[in-house]
Formats: sequence, structure tokens, C-alpha cells
Amino acid sequence: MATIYDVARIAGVSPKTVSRVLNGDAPVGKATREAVELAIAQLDYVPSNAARMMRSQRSGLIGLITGAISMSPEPTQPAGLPELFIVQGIQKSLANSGMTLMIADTGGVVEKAAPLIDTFLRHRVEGLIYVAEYHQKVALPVISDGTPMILANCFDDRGTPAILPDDWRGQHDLVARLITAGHRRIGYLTLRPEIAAGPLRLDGYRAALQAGGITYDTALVENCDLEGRDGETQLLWEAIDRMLRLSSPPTVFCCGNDKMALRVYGILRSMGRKVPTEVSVAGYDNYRVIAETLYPPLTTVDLPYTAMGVRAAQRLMAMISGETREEKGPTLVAGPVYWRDSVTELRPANVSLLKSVREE
Amino acid sequence: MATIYDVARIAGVSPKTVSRVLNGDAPVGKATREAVELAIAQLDYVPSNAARMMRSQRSGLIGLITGAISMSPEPTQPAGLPELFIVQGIQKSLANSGMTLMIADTGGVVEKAAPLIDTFLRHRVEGLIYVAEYHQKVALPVISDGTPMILANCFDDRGTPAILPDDWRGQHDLVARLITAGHRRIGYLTLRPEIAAGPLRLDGYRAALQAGGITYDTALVENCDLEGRDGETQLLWEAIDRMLRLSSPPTVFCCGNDKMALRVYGILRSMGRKVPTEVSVAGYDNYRVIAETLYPPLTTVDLPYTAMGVRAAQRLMAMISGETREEKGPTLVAGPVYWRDSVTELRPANVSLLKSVREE
DNA sequence: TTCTCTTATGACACCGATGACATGACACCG
DNA sequence: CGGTGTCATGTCATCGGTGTCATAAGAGAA
Repeated sequence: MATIYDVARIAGVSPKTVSRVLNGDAPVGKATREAVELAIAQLDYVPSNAARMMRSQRSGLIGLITGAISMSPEPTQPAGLPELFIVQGIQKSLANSGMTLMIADTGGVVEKAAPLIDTFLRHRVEGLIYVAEYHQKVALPVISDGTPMILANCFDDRGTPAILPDDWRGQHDLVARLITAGHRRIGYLTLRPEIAAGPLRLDGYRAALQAGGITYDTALVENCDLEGRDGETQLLWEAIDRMLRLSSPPTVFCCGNDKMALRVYGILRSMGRKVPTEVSVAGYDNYRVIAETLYPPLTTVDLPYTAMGVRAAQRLMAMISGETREEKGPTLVAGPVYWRDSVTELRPANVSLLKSVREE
Repeated sequence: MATIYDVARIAGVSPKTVSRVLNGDAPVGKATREAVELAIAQLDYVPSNAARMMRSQRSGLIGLITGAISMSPEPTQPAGLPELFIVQGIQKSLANSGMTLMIADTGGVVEKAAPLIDTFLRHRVEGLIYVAEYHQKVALPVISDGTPMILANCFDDRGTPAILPDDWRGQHDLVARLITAGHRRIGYLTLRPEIAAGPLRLDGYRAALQAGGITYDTALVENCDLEGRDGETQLLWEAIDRMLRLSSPPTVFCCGNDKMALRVYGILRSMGRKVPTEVSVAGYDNYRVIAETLYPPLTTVDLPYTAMGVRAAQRLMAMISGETREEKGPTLVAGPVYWRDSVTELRPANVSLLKSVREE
């Protein structure tokens, strides 16, 4: 591998002059520059980042840790995609910053995060981002040196800067929109409460009901989320069957996520109930493979992954450049409701009332 | 940031001894070792990879380029997941090699591959892997220095070592299994021929028919793949409708991929045809979100992404260690047929005849 | 004409590790 | 008791760039 000395020799100049041509940090004569560029081309010279970095003490690297890439071998969940979109947002936002993004993967095993962080520190990354698969609490090893770190789609109890989806607002906006559409009996097949999004969305649901003057009815809320295990379909079936037999049955089922909504479609069809004419369905996640492919297309709430990635990168860059006006606490990012044909308008919507809703 | 000199000073030894403790490449006295380890802990010392690398001329880095992470904003395709599984296989295979995997992303823009390769070369990666989203031909810039490179899920016309799915065999095995199940009229809703897998799978289909003594009938084969554009459902509808009206209609529809199969389920249901009792459906990809969630679960062919990743990493490591017994040409990796309930057994299968088929 | 001032370039040390080699202290051997 | 080998450790140069400073050559200004 050619070095800057080789180039200098061929071009008949000093190494420092070659360095100047490469970095453009001082004027170089036209003839000299051309000679250097010719030599570089002849030798296929590629400068060594390691050497450059030693002297300049700046790596230009951002380390990103995710489990997206190698999820557990049984990905019943729509595994990985969320993280991908977050990473996409981060990339987009970092593209013009001159930083190089290094991505490492935990293989879904949280314990692998520590050695990966260590590897990154050895490479002297200027900042770290940890991206989680779904909104959750994490406990990462402390970064003893001052390297800034951001959590995306997760949080810890050390107050590390975090970027989170606004689950409360998302569910709230969806339910508010359903109420606007004339629905009063709104069934809710929730996520299990252990995951962070569960309680937040339930609170959003309740808040929207209250704002709409509707009483919260426990008969309309049930957790059917078995973490992808078998029996979930049966649990869903029973819950739906029970709710539909109520004297005042729900006109719409909100599902914990789009995957559950996919199951609910199947169950309702098997029961002979037509979607949406007899009963409406709404999801959460805007998981497009499902939401857009289903017939009828699914009304759901977008999880603003890309936007979260952008925010994460921005906040990190702010920390790196040492801006003191650092926000405290987590950054909440809300996503719009995607209004599609799986929900009937029981009465015409008053469009002026709608916020952050995209009609498709 | 503390250096090895700081550690040496605190521990009262020479930097070289600290180095020995870190690398364990020469015996160190117990007391000395402990003093050094204490100093390292006190200072939160993390060795600099850049410095180490300069001296040793080995980076321990493998560069991976993918478009998985940031696909186009309109991922109608099951975007990204294939690449993820490939990367997962690569990671698994590289985990114990002492190499660190650096992942970079093209954002789906092929032109970005060149600067990314350059960045990797600056970091002196010891090997490069390019992973494509689906089986396709690519044209990457030539790597002028000798850094080894592997193509995964793609190939070029320069003969760069490539790892590819065995599409011919996959479709062949599926159709052979259908024939074993007693199907004689096998409809095939193909992928568009422009993509690499299309013709290969069609050949596999024809070969299996021939081996089963069944005449190839063009009335049973139609391309309904519009690259995710609108109208695909209508095209599918028409093709299916036409085939079902034939005097000798198909008893099973093979679909170009699982996504298409999902649509076909919907169409057949709308037509009032029950799957699988009245007509069977098979897919391709084993795209689990679809194949396992659909009711009935979908018979399909696995695309062995993880295995491809493993093979890619192995072949790369072989190249790096300079083994001369390098295979020529692409490595083909076949995936098993996943036999699920979407296909009826018209006659009981003779299990002893089945190869690489998983019954679920 | 002489004195700045800019432009263009080189000399040299240094970043933080490690490879090659040297050295000192013992242990074991005949 | 000298020779030889092993263990434990230190010295020094070096990897490939770049920061700092020096210097030479012209361009204008006084």
C-alpha cells in the first residue's frame, strides 16, 4: 500500500505538500498540485485514516449500536424494521456532516452492547447512538470517558439523552379521530403492559375518550398480546367475540399494533363480519407491509422512526459541538394518524378539527 | 484521554510492559500485571486502535456495504429484510474471528457505494462485502489495491466472488413437491423477467414439470409483477380468473413471491374460492411475516439468507488468509421448501421421495 | 531600492501504540 | 563455578500522516 512518502517522491515534493493537496488547507501551486494528483492516481494512493487520526485527534466517526440487523432467529415480530428506519434517519441527517457512521450490531443480545461500545471507544468515535427495537427501558454500561451518547427508541434511569416516540399522543390522536368519525364504542385490544408503549397508549386512549365525553368502559379493553406465542389468535377471538356480544358492542377495534390488526381481520372474516361496513379496525405502527397491503387498507398511527433518527443525530451533533443549551430529558416525537378505509365514517368528519391526520 | 504512557507512569513500568499486559503476547510478572491493571482501571484507559493499527499494519476490520438500512421511502417491497438476514449470517460467522464488522449503508443509492468503499479503504479494512437487496447484477467500482471483496445476493461480470441463492433449485424443488402431492395443473404467476430470479425460477419450474412428465402449458404461466405499482391486483385477478375458466384449470397457483401470494389469497377469497380446499397457493421467499401469519399458513420456498451470509463471510475469510484453493465462480446456496397448509395433498405424499422439504 | 507581505514549500517533531533487540536476574546443568 | 536457557522488563525506532515553524521567492508599497 502506497504512503504519502511514495507520492511525495514520485511527485518530487515533500510529504507535507502532498498533505496540503489532499486536505486543501493551504495554497499549493498549480503545477505542483497537478504533479501530486498524477502521482496519487499512478500509485492508487489512499490515505490512512489511522495515521491521520493519530495526529489530528479527530476520528470523524459516529458509532451506532443496534440489534436491528440480527434479530432473534424467531422473528415473529416485524423485527428489525423500526430500527432500520431510525438508522435511515440518522444517516440522512449525518450525511452532510463529514462524519462517517460505523454501525455495529448486538445480534439482539443486549450483553453484546458493552464490548461493542468498547470497540467504538478504541476507534475514538466522537459520539455514540444506541437504537432499540421498540420503545423500552435499557441499562447500558456507563461511558467513563466523556464521549457523548444518545438513546433512540429507548431510555434509561441515568437520564441519558433519549429520543422517544410519543405513544400517548399517537393513540390519543387516533381515538380522537375515531370519535370525530362518530364512533362512541371503541374496543381496545391492547399490548401487554410490560412494554413501555402499552400504558402510554392506554393513557392516550383514555384521555381522548374523556376529551370526547365518553366514559371509559373496562369491558371494551383487553390485553390479548402474548408476545407472539401461540394462543394469541384464540385469545383475540374470545375477546372480540365477547365484546361483540355486549348489548352495546364496539363499532371499531383499536389494535395494539398492525400485526394484531392483521389477525383481527382474519378473525372478523371468519366470524362473517365485514370490515369496515359492519365493524371497523385500526392498528398502530403504520407497518406498511401490512397496513397498505391489507384489504381494506388499515387505518393506523405512524411511528415516526425516520424523524426520530433525524432528531437523534441532530441532538448528538449538538452535544459533540459542545453546545450548552442541551435540552434536558427525552425528546418526544409524534407521528400522524394514517386514515385509510378500514374505518367507516359514521358521520362526516369535520375536517377542520383534525390535526396531524393524513387521509389516504 | 489517557495513553499507554500515562498507564505506564502510574504503574511504574515501561509502556512496552503495559502493552504486554494488554496483548498477553509475552510473560509478565504477577505483581507487575496487577499494578498495570489497577492503573488501567484508575485511568479508564482505552487503547487507541489507530495507533495500534499503524504499527501492526492490521486493522481487524471487515467492511460491509448494504442498502438494507435505508431503503427507498416507498418500500412496497418487503424491503431490507433479506439483506438483514444476510448480514446476520455474516455477523454470526465473523463473531469469533476477532474481526470487527463495520457496516455502511448506501441509502439505496448505488452511486454511494464508491465513496463508501473509499472510506473503508482509508480505514484499511482487510476485506469487503457488498450485500444486495435481491438477486441482481451490479457494477461496482474496481478495487485497485488488493483488498478482497465478496458479493452477496448479487454478481457482476468481472467474476468477483459471489454468493447467490439457488433460485432454479428452489422453484424446482417446490414444483417437484407439488407434483408429489398429486398436482398436475400448476399455475405460475411469475416475477417479471428483468430481475435475475425470474428466468431462473421459471427454468426450475419447467425442469420439475419435465421431470414429472408434465407438459409445459403457456396458458398456465403469466407475469403479473408490476414492480409494486397499482394495477397489479387487477392484473392478478384477470390472470387467475382466466386460468380458473380453463377447461382444465390449475389446482394450485405458484406465486412469484409471498407478497404476491398474500394478494392472491385476497383475490381468491373475493372470488369465493376457498384456500386450500378449492385451490392451493404457494409462494416464494418464506417471508415469515406473511407466510406464517396468513391463514392458512403459506407453503413457500425459503431464501437461505442467513446461510448465504455465513458462506459469504467464510469465503471472505478464506481469501484474507490467502488460501489458494479459492473456488471459482459463484457459490449457490439452496433453501428448503416450507410445506404448510396452503396446499392440499391430492394424494398422500411418499415421504421417502422428498428432499430438503420441511413439513410444518 | 529596500522593506513588508503574501504565496509556496520544506524540515522536523509528534500522535500512541508495538516490533526488534538488549539486558539483568535467576535457575539448572555438568 | 562458568555456561546456557528462560523469564521479566526496558530501550529505541517506527508506522503514516499533520501541526508548527522556518524559509525562499516574488509582488507591491514606501
